Amino acid sequence: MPEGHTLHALARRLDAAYAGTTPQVSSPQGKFAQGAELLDGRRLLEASAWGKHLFVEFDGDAWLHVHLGLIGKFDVTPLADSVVPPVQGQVRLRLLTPVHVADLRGPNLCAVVTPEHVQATTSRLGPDPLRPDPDADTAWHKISRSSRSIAELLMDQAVVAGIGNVYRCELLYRHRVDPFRPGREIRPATWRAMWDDICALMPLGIAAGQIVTMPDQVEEAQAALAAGQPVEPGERRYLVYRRAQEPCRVCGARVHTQVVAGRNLFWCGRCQRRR
DNA sequence: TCGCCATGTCCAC
DNA sequence: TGGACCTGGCGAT
Repeated sequence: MPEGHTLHALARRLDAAYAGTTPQVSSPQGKFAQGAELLDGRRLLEASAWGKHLFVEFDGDAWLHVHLGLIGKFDVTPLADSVVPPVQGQVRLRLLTPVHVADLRGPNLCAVVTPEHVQATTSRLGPDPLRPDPDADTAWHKISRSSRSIAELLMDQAVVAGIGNVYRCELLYRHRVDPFRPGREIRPATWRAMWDDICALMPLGIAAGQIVTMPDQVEEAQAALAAGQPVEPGERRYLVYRRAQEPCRVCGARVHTQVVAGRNLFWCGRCQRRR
């Protein structure tokens, strides 16, 4: 269930489990047999994410590029007594060491690529709020010159990398922004507040293992993080996402839904009216 | 048991 | 802009 926070959490798990190891790489399903052969026997150096893209660097300038798409999963599991679990279902890629197994299923993309390809891919992506020192101005430059709606712009990975449909809906609601307002009509201060907010929310998503946007849950998660405590996932609740026809939590008006940029947008027609 | 939907993206028309 | 692709969960039947 991947927006950017999922990929960053995954990169961290892979990095912790595999960096510096030489995993056996296989493709039980067979669809990635050639790629697996290329990577098998190489040392894994580092796993990282940019937006919704996962990159795993192996020695010899070989990179694994994975995009989970809508339904992909990459499970990393510690092994008990080096007992290797049998392959279940369609496993595109398996990384195996004496202590960990990681199974990739249903990805949109799984390929062995060159450093140049990695560079080309990341250079097409907008700033990622979860990477160190993301450049908010690059995103603002695109938004402030665009006649496309802010709801479309937020889904464009070349504008901001890592935001998906849930963060889009929730972020717009948190700032009471009309989703249909053109980018060029968004006030700089509004964008700055949204950007700062998404930069604060996404790390909570990593820590909790799920998207956290409800004010009470945000507060709890931030307190836990500040205290160095683990963040409990808690009940999955959203402000507007997938709440069509339900009352707005603030004003009681019905939550609307409409397909925008190919995905179901949810918003409150009263709280997010154009101002 | 079936069909639909989903936190995504690409490509053909 | 609509369809294809990949898999799992859930409500309807």
